Amino acid sequence: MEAINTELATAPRALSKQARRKQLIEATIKCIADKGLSGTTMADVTQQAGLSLGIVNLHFQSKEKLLIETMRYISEEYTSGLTKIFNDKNLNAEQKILAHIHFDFSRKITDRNKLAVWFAFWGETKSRPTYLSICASYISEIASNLTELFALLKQQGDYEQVDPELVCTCYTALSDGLWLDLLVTPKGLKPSQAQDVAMHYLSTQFPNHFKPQAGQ
Amino acid sequence: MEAINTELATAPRALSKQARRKQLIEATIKCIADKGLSGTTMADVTQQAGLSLGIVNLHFQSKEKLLIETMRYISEEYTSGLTKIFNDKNLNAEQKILAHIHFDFSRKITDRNKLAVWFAFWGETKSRPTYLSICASYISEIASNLTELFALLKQQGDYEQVDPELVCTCYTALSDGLWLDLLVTPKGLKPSQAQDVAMHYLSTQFPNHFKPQAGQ
DNA sequence: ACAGAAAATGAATGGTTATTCATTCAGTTG
DNA sequence: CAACTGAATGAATAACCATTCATTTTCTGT
Repeated sequence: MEAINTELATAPRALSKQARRKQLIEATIKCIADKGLSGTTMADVTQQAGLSLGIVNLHFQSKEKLLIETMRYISEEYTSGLTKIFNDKNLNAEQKILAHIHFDFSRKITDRNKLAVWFAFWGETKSRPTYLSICASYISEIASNLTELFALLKQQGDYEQVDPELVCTCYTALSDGLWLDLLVTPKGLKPSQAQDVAMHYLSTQFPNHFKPQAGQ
Repeated sequence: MEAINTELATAPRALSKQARRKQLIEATIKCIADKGLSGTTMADVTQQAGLSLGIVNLHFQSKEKLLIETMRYISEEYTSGLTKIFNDKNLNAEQKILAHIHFDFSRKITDRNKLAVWFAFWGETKSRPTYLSICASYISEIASNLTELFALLKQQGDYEQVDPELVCTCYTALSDGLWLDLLVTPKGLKPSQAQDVAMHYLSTQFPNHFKPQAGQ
């Protein structure tokens, strides 16, 4: 019962506001993945973070705001990763598309905890317009960037019949669908196989640039 | 205050058990679409159905069971529609695939209320294995039927390089992703356009059988 | 070392909601 | 028409959960 300096028990009191918020958001992601959006309580989140019950209201005012910030956190992680690729001066169009697809199926993005959060929120967009408005801004941003890349490839290669906008819509939907597959049937597709499926589609549109993966 | 025979107020007391359950399930679908899975209460559902508070527990024992039956209802509507197509002796492989795609983007299936329910449940599959087990049974059933159809087409046409299993995975994911698009950005894609996108993909695999839609 | 500021705690509060069940009501049978 | 059956009702109950805030703990500057 003496004052023992237990390594981890010296609670990180001196964490910056920013760091504590991040800690709580990451606990929220874990809880949503484990218990669903409807099953996640304040007690769950704070316990997961190893902190006390009142801490969320201290840092986020309300549960609703915590959820919105969680969605924003995940959205921004995704968008900022892609923006970095789009703006990279050292990559040409073909390399950017490859980097995009690689990013879409990277470990960081296909983490099942995060996928569970994406779909939990998407399942509620119809009833909660706030969630939708967070997505809406980046969806069109990404789409226009990606469409432009496909248009560049069309110019370069011998792709008379390719419609860049259609390819963008199709690739985006395919990618969303593959994520759902990774979330719902984890015993089925592996992330690397999902990436192969996406590559397979791109190779149908730009056969001179992309080859389908070895297969099997 | 007399006993007036108000047309609709003569509550349908004499409905069969089956019919009452269906009525409650359909009210649940509407509520999940309007208020989200987490925001749907027993009071909401019974009010939506125009019945009294206790009725759900009478017919389903608990809210959880009502939700499970709702998911099963939607799953079965989808699977039974497809099974009818797969088993139709009057259709050849090409026609069955066309009927499949047409069904996938029909008004009945792309009803935003039902799409909201699909994604609400998918968002919770990781935390609620029961939801997953309901899906799992039909997912593999449909996939094997669809793969077989693609294999038949491959035999018929000059499609040496086509991998039926890959095409099935890709088509299924694409279709899921397009549904998400229809749910989340209703101002964007229309169901008929979503169908065109799906056709566009199939035409890349089986150009002798399917032509992409007129476009624009 | 000390005072003041800031961060964190968690028991208490109040609102919400699933579930129960005694009662009411409609339909049926003899 | 009277007695019976089972469906339906909704007030009451009990559990749950977000939020509050008085108190405690830690940090910072002097």
